Amino acid sequence: MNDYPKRGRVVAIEFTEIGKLFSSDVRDGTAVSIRGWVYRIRKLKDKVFFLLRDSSGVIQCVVDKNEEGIWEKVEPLTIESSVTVKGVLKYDKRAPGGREVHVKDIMVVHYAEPFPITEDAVRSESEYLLDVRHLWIRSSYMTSILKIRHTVFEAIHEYFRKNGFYEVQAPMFITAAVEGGATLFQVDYFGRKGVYLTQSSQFYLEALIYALEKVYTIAPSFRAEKSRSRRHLSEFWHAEAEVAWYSLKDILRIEEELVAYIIKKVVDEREKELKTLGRNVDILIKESELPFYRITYDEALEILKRKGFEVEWGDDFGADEERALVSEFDKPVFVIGFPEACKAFYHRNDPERPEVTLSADLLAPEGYGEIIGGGERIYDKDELVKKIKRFGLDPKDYEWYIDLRRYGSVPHSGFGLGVDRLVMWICGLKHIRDAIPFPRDIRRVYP
RNA sequence: GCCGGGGUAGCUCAGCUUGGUAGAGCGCGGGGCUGUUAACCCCGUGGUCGUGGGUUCAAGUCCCACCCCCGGCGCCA
Repeated sequence: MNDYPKRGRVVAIEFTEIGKLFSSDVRDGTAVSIRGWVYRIRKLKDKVFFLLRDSSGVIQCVVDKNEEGIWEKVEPLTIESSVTVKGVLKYDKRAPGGREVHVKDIMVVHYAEPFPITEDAVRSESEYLLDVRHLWIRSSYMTSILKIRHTVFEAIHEYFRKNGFYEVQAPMFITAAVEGGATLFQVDYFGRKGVYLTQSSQFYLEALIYALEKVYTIAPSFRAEKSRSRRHLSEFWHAEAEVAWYSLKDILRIEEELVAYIIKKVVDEREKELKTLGRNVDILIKESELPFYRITYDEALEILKRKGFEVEWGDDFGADEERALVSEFDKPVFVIGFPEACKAFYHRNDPERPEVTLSADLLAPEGYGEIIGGGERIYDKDELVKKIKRFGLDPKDYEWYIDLRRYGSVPHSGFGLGVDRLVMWICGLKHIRDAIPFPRDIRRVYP
């Protein structure tokens, strides 16, 4: 059936990336070898047109019935069959993209079974695409997102490394909560109770600053929130940083520089992919100009009251409030100084105004929501223990974390960036599930 | 967890109000077509109508229970 050799070595032929066939120095009439997957086929009486896709692009291939030994192989081709093609590149206005390959030889590596994803499923943005996610990731839509995501991760590493941060790794198996017990995934750790998947690497980063001062990590975080929103995953990628000696003000500068750096790199290197996704690049550029806006929690309350919301001091913002607030700004906005009860216990209270914390959330524009949470951490042992108790938690669960405040404790600050949410915003996606190849949420752990 | 929507062919959906032998498009198979662009034209293929029970001469359609999925809220990054 297939004429790819089952035994022996793959013949060493140089293959050209399909994307490169569209560059200006590839002349009409050039002999080319390409390989990839059949993307579309149109069979006529005397000709077969098929679009061939590889990771770099798509080009039309043409087979004439007169081509002996080729026609018989091409006629039974199916969508997603894998082939290698030798042919001649021709400029032709009739071809998509203005160029095509006239096939002189073809080897079918695998005749694909009928591909289950149809145009109907694509256009309806069907749930089915999540069931066959292992196949749907081949689409130009998912491929564009994955390339942008790749560049986002690259930019994060670049920014931190250029700015003197050490990359570190924290464990995924942990024994204590960061936020609260209800959102932990319990695991069977050799039959031992009280072992969970991590919700955040923050506490470990706080330990590591005493060795390396400026640290960051990119790692998954796991949260068992029974959330049904378009902005939540139960397994998400978290870029976290922690810096010794830094104040809230210092860490906000890092946060906005990081976000702006990532967007600039994506705009510079992934314009084609952004356009495939229909993302307005000019808006993105405008949205990433520094500095970002900074408002206090109190100012945010004023804005909301002016817009007719019934909010009282001490309330956290709901989705409606957050949307209304963000709509006032054309760039990301930091909301600084949340009341103590709105934030986790480890946030340091403002010594000059103890009812608020030295914390800040970064809200993305266009309703993409909170992408960063961070601030100063409590570095005094007694202050920390008191606050743990005030929050109804047991200091015994946080022994090693409290221990950090016993040996040369210093002021420090840090933050956590939701990478998938950032990708969602940059790509302009409707759902966070599309920001990651294999999403995990309350309902889905397959494929 | 709460509120709303949904489950019918491999995929996308109509049919349900007003019960009477299950439909379309896409896909797939066959045929046609002198360059196709989500190709097009003709023919064919394809179903425990989410599960269980009830009403009825008769249930995809009406009633009850349950399961699963989607969206919004809450929660967060």
